[in-house]
Amino acid sequence: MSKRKPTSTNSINREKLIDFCGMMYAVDMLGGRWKLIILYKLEKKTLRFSELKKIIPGITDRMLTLHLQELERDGLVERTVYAEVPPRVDYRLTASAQALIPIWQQLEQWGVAHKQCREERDS
Amino acid sequence: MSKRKPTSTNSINREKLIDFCGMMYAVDMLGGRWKLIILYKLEKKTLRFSELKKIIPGITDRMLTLHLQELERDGLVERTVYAEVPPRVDYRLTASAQALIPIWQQLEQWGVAHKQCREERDS
DNA sequence: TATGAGGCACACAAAATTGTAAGTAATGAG
DNA sequence: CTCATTACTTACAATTTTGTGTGCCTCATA
Repeated sequence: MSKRKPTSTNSINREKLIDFCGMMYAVDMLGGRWKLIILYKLEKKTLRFSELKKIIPGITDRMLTLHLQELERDGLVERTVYAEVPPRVDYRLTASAQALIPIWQQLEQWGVAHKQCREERDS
Repeated sequence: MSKRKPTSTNSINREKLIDFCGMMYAVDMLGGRWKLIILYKLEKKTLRFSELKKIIPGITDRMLTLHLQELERDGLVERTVYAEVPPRVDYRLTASAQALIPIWQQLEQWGVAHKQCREERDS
């Protein structure tokens, strides 16, 4: 995630593809198993680390940390640290990320609908 | 991709999450580096294997094959084989996949816009 | 003095994804 | 008979992503 060997063919290809079209770029920013969920959860309100952890079943501290760091680096979430003890840190969507709201809403809807189709077909 | 150990924590978590919300399901179907691009390229017309390969820079035979197989299995593309020699096979979007068109269009737009912001900021 | 909370960091391990190189089948052209 | 074509498949290797477990800090509370 944060450690890609920059000399690998993998990375080189990725660079090329990111230039190639906006969607590749978007996929690169939002790809991974947790990012969209994290953003989605932040849609309605600012949340603390521990709150995110609670409402995203299955995510570990490490994954949450890593993804939040990348999201911050990529300008999708804003991190605020309060000088308290025990520490308090919260996360909110940036304007860039807010522009994605309709996208993940549609995706969520599609997911629900398509999942049902599938289940009916498979039964 | 096609080989996940079904007993791994990873898989177990994934199963749970897929039930958890439609978006997780969607991410699982569309995740990976190439799927959205493939679908995107099929948006306007049916394409053959070799045509896809030509217009998706950097993709290898293997990746294209694997992803197309999964997309087919997941009901997103339809595969047609013509009994010719040399073989001809083409791929088209299913109705399910067509429902995603607006989503990837927006994603592409967002990508282009956000990429520009970034480049300006980084310069 | 011991404990706990909150938000991580770090080392290590496992698993998933992606890439590379080679080969297959059928057939028509030369 | 040899070669080119097309859509793959297979074995293997590299890279990336994800998970596990432990530890740190700082102060209020028991």
